[in-house]
Amino acid sequence: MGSELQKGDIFQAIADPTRREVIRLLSVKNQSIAELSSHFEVSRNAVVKHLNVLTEAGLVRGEKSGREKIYQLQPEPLKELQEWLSYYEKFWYNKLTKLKYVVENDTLNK
Amino acid sequence: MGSELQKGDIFQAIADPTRREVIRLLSVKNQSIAELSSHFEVSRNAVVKHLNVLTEAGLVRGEKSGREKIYQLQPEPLKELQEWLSYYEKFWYNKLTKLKYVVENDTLNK
DNA sequence: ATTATATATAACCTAAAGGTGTTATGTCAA
DNA sequence: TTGACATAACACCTTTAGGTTATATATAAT
Repeated sequence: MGSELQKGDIFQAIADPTRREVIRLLSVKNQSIAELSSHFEVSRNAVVKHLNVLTEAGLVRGEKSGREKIYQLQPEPLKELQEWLSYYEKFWYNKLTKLKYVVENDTLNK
Repeated sequence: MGSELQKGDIFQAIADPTRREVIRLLSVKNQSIAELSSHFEVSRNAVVKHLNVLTEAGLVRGEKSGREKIYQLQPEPLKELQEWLSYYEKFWYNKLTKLKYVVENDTLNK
């Protein structure tokens, strides 16, 4: 049993390949549910569920327009991901940089 | 039923908060399974399972040393994440940059 | 008014994720 | 060589993620 179920977590949201594809599609152009669904093999309802997950993570926003609901990308939450990543960049920059980091911070243990 | 079950996927690997904490701990210093486990509430077996997932994603590497198994961070796969992210950076850089991008690429549709 | 279209809502199914406990097996220390 | 320690290997459990189908509601078009 997971201690804390984190709804709306960005890491969770982008974990699914279908959701990443939704994000990509919306980065190209705003689309209705129907139009989005046309790009996938899975059912429209499945796509809607993914859209709900993305909405809870703040990554997309749907706006009703007549009988359609148009979704648009909301990229801000990705900043959190970038911040998380930035901490690790120093490790792979290149071997020299890494060595420098290790020496400076005495991270070579045991 | 997901069409392609992607084992070893990096996005999947970092989706779990416990695994992210393992990554962080290993970024500070290499540790045995026992030492790693001491930082979590969950059982040692649970931690081992997370380590297996991380190993399959190429994010950590465990080396036997006597009766212990010492794990170390293997940050290279995070590059894939950064590449994925870099595509979206243009969207949030700042509103002016975003506007510039939209104008240049005619991404304002409908 | 009637029909077609787009989305919403709900019930349900299955596999996998994350967790547990128990029992080997290998290694170090007395 | 015996006991303690670290990990490995299993078997098992429960919840949730991702998917389905069916039915209802709202809007658009004829």
